[in-house]
Amino acid sequence: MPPDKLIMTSSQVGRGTETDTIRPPRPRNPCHACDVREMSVCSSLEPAELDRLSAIASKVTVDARATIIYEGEEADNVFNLTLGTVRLSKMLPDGRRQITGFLFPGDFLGLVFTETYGYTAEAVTAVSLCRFPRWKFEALLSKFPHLEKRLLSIASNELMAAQDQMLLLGRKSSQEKVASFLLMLSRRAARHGLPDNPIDLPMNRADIADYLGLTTETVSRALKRLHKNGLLTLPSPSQVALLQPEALEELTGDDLP
Amino acid sequence: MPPDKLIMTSSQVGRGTETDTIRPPRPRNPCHACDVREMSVCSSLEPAELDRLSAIASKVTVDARATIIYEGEEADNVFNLTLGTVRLSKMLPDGRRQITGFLFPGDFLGLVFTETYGYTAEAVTAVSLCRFPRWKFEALLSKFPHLEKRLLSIASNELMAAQDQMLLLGRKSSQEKVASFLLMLSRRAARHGLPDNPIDLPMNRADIADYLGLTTETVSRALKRLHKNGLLTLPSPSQVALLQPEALEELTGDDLP
DNA sequence: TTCGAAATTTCATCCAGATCAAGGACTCAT
DNA sequence: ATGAGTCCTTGATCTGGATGAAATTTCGAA
Repeated sequence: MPPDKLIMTSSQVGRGTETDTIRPPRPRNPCHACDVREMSVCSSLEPAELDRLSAIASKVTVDARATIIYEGEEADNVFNLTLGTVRLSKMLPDGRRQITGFLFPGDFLGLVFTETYGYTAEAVTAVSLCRFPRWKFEALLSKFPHLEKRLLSIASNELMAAQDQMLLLGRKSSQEKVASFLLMLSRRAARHGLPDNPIDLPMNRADIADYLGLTTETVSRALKRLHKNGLLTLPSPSQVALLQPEALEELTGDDLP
Repeated sequence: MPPDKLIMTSSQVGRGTETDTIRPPRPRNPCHACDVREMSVCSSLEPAELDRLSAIASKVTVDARATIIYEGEEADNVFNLTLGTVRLSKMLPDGRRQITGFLFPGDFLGLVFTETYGYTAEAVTAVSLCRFPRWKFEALLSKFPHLEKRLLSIASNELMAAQDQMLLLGRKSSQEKVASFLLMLSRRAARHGLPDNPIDLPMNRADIADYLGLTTETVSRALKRLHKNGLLTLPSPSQVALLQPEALEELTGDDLP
């Protein structure tokens, strides 16, 4: 079924032949130096547990636009995203597509309790992931209660985000959808310690449209209108400067937080 | 904020003064006789664990149209629905509403890892629930790995359902939405061993509309059209007989399962 | 630097579903 | 039974966002 199967470059984690010479804070395995560890599922682990997890991980890199997992394919692996942006999507047989989420570094991907994946995951930019064979991961899950609780908390938060997105898709105007989207990206960047004002849009207009239940034309028009009203500028098509974030909040239709 | 706070009739479970006289299959506590146990979170528990859970449960009944939990309210309890239908919803300040899900007997309600509930839950019909104080429930969660794994699996399945709903809200036509909704109800009823063909609609048209991102008028017109095309009949406004379920499948826009 | 394909924006038109406005049909309390 | 209120349906009209088509802009590769 997969038209051109993903080719991943992969190497075992925790077995690198490192050439650094400084002694003192020598990490036992690369996970200790991982910059997204604190915001990922790994933050719940003790050092010893982290070593066990590291032992079953492979580092994987994926080119922009390649597919990471296919909807309906056997769910053999789970992943932790360490670099880049991933989009999750579902398609109808006639080609209509809904993007159900964007993943950023630190996000967890692929956990299901069914035989097969329920959505497709594709690399929006070049991407790095830690890959874990599902059965090994689930074995560790049973041994590390912290890990299981953390995943439950992650799943619960994703469920809340999904409910927000249903409200957006079912009841917001195109203007409100785009305003909500921009603020979501800005807040997320801030939470990750990244520049949150001239915000970066790693995905193209078609992706944004399919995430918001709109067309590219409507996304473009909504951005133009926000620009005309002095709320933002577009230094480039993939960069948005928010001139009046507070005014943008008003336009999301949401309660102010 | 809550205009008229819910009044629940409540009584401790597991302390009833039962008057039955037959000896042999005497259940130690009412949970053993619960008819939704097998499809609820409780199915993951050993008899001894079930007793522990039962000890912290209160049986609660709620009138139709009463509110069970308020969005933004402190999340002090979790619930297991044993009877009736519940709707979960989110509102925008101007009153637009999105129903994010309907719950049926066996469904779990209220699990969050935030201070407050993220949605409102209201009784569509008269409802019975098992209520658990959240802190006590979370304490048991840490002790019973089965329970935690079961909740993770439930959360993961809910997430998949949420993604299906995003596809519906963002990309399906009104016809496809209504067809999908009817089949969802029918399948659910079948899974619960209930009559799945003349299906029962416990919720009104406004609820259906707010679940599908439509208006009541559009729901009504979509039903009329399906009726005109010989796919269903409406013996009463709250009953739908599916005359050609297979043809209805075709109209959902989905892959055939 | 220039070229060419792809992405984005812009413009004109259309239509599915919303809105506005009555009618009917249940339902339940009297 | 009866009537009043609610819920549901039907009809007429409007409109936000889709569709179709084409200009621009962007950006990587030669």
